[in-house]
Amino acid sequence: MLSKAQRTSQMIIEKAAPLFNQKGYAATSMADITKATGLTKGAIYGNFENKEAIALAAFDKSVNKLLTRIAEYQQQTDSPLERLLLIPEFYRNYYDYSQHLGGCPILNIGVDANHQNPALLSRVQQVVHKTQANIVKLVEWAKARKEVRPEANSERFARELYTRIQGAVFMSHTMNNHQYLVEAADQVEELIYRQLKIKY
Amino acid sequence: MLSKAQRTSQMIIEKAAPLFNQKGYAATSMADITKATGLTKGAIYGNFENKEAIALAAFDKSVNKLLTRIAEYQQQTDSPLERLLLIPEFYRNYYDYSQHLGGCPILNIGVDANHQNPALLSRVQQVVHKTQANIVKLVEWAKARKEVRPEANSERFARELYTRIQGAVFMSHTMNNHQYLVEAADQVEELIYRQLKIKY
DNA sequence: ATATAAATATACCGTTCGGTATTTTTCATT
DNA sequence: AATGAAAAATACCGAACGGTATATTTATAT
Repeated sequence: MLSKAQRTSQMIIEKAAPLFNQKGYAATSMADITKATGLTKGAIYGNFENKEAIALAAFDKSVNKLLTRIAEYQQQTDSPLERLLLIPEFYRNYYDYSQHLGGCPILNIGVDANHQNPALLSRVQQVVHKTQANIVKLVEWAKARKEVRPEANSERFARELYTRIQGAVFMSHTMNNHQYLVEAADQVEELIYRQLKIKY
Repeated sequence: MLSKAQRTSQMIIEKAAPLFNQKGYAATSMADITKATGLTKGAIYGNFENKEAIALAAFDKSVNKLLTRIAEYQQQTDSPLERLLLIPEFYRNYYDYSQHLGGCPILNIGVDANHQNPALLSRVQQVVHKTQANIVKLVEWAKARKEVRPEANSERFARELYTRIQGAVFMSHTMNNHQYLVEAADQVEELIYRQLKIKY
């Protein structure tokens, strides 16, 4: 069982994460966090060293939620090619899903932390690298199972897939229109067929 | 000729724009702007009503620079199809070009202003709409000149082009790697051929 | 040269910032 | 119920925040 302090820390992270994600690091004040948690500054500084430690933990939490959700979603099939196809399928509804995170943490923190917070930016970069590496693994696994053409460039494919999805995430949130994500999901699905699949 | 005050206002905008673009609205302080301009707060508040007015003028200035540059770049040809092809060509070097703006204003201000500054966000949305409308115009013009298939969906094409480029802008800046933009330029070029061009 | 207005600098306002030392409350163990 | 430790609340710090009133300098027109 979690100690009281551990539970409080988790609660602080849970409430602070969407704040940092929506407003950015500088625009999120400790007063915002006390308001959101119902705690006082003393309680918060008893659980975290400083503001940045909360922001880092909050980002990790948001990303962990997101990646766990995608991983669970992919469990519905054992075929690596079908798992690849589930990625655009997941992001088709990402505009609604990401609302409770306060938007996409990769996009928002990635832009906010750039030139401002090297520690946070590094976390974002690690997540991107890890995600792209997972896509590469799926492609290579699919090659081994003869579901994907052996000459396909998996690294380049992973970059293209991720770039196109993040572009749609940015556009749909900035333009307040989920259509960008819906269309991108269709296009990425087609990309998988056109660039990877053996028979099309 | 510009009055002294007009020249000073322009100088303030010029110096403040990359600050707001890089750091975001909240993280950019008036002290930052006095430091960058060499002026005092009195001088700055003599030329602008408040901080937000500077941010709005700065965004307009950055976008105007960018759009002017692209428009000039497109003057090298009279063919609408070739002008479309010059868009990915322009963004191929955008990672380097956008450095002097403090990064891409559409991406940075779009994310920063979302849920924070409605006036700024609205400006971003207007620029995106206007840019997409220009792409639509080019496609329709190309159709009239029989350079592009008449059944092509110009609106959808404009969204896809813009989304893919902005995705690459985000990725290259976040990952500190211009490769994302280079590859996206190739892919968008191919997209134009595949989706629009009459003979491929 | 002088008067006038425009432009900039200085000094300061109240408020909010992140952070901390201290006191009070809560809770588990006996 | 008493006790001791853990957790949270209170009260406060100096610094920085956006913004302003006023003084001073600079430029322009007569």
